[in-house]
Amino acid sequence: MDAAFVAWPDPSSLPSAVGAPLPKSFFTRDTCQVARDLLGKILLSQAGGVIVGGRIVETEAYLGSDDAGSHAATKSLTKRNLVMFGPPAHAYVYFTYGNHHMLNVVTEADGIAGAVLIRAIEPLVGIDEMRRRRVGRPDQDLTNGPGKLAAALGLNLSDNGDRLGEGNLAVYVAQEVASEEVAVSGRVGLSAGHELPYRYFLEASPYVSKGRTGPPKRRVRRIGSTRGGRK
DNA sequence: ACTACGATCTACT
DNA sequence: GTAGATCGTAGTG
Repeated sequence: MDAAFVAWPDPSSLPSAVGAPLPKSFFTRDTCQVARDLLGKILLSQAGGVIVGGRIVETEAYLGSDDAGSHAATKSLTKRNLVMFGPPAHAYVYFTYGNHHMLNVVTEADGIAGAVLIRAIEPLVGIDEMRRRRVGRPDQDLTNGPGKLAAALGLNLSDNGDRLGEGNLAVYVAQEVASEEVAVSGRVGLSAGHELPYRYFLEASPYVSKGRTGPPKRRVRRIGSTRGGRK
């Protein structure tokens, strides 16, 4: 629909590098295009009552049924991937590996699955608060990975499904990045679909994650595990 | 009800 | 280089 995008937080309280909030139409596009164009934009969180965030330097596109690496690959709606099929400009937050939250932004028109995983940002706003949430880490390690990023922004499952600009999260226009600065590679950590060139990052940024692309190491099976065995 | 395993990260070797 | 953490989800029975 055409309702005006709701700005959050009050732009006058932000650094001058931060422009207007991205309109919903920005996200109602091809997922790879959105992933590319999110580079350089400003992501902010007010989770926990403090505004923190920074400049997006690394993203990954996750598509629908054609993408084996996507939560929406099965095409069936489940409780988890429901948000990916919903309206654009919403946050898709999920939990994995027993430890980490992941932040995605939903793309494509309502009913079409798509999301962009935000993998890394360059810290700009509320750095002290992010240091508090990531005790003992050098600034370079505050947000250079999706799990670290979600921790530094104070995100959890309660942020899942929130419309950008209405919950704890918002994304803002900033200085455009030149195409020469952008590199593309396979996605990180996938057992399927890792060969697709859906990872976008600013090659020169020291805040990009150290994640390797390509197939993950063969995961050792839990043979003979007593997990759930004896009582 | 039960179980395998994951869009990761850290700490050790 | 790799094992372990630790819990939500999905697939199966």
